[in-house]
Amino acid sequence: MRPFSKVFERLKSAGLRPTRQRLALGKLLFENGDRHLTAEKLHTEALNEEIRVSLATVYNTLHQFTEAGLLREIVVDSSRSYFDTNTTNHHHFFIEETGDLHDIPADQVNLSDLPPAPEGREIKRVDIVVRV
Amino acid sequence: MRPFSKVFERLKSAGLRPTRQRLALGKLLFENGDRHLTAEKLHTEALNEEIRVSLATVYNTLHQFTEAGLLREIVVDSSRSYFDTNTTNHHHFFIEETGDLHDIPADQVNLSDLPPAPEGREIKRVDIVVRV
DNA sequence: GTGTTTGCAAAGTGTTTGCAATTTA
DNA sequence: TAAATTGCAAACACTTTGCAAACAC
Repeated sequence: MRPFSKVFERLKSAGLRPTRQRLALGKLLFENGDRHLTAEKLHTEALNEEIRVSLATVYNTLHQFTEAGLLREIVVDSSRSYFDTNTTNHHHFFIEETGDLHDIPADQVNLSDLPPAPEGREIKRVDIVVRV
Repeated sequence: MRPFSKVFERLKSAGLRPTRQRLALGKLLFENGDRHLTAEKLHTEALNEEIRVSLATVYNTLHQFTEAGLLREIVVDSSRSYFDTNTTNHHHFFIEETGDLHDIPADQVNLSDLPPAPEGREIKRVDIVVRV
């Protein structure tokens, strides 16, 4: 494994030790364009690439990456968690039949006139899910 | 139990037999304004009102009501299902800390310029969740 | 070496299911 | 009485956790 790959640097600057598992999962996640993955899917993908990693580590890693701001968790299905490698402001098409997600760039929707947040709260995020 | 309550009629016209459990759950759901409930919360509420009903029946009932169009399922939390007694087009504030939902009437937001659905699909629903 | 990370297996949580007993029409 | 519904307990799917062994620095 090249010691100074993009992913290596990315982990270091996020304060995460670039372990074998994190590097391998990071490469799958970040070197293949924008991706939307469940833990199970990422685990399967890793095993297919001969990367030995346990499902528990995949879960831990996804959460650590999310906390570090490298991933974003998307809620579209009440029985599964999706993680999105695109952490910028954007929205989603959710294809219910297949469980696939497609990005909708924030500048392709026009949302305005949102009422103010309930007393004493502030808006953390606005998620638009278009079910198709 | 009054034989011709609103709920009784509502169940009948939805093609659901007005059993003791469905009537009792229906009253809790529909005679207290707009509500957002999880199965667990509704079950607890029922037991507090001395309504003997099993959690399995609460789940079955929520799904039957949803299929019949009396409820709508809301996805905001990847570990719990919420059911909303307001089945008209509207959106939500989600208070992450407490797990509470508040309605945002559809006419209080302005959403336009949505890109077209992916090839061969049509938009079933647009959900806006404002996390606060 | 020391503290962090990993893998495993076990436990946890919310939800669904099979089936006998009960209820409704 | 026939068909639908219920309750229970077991099964399920996904996720988290405790802890000893392995690894990174």
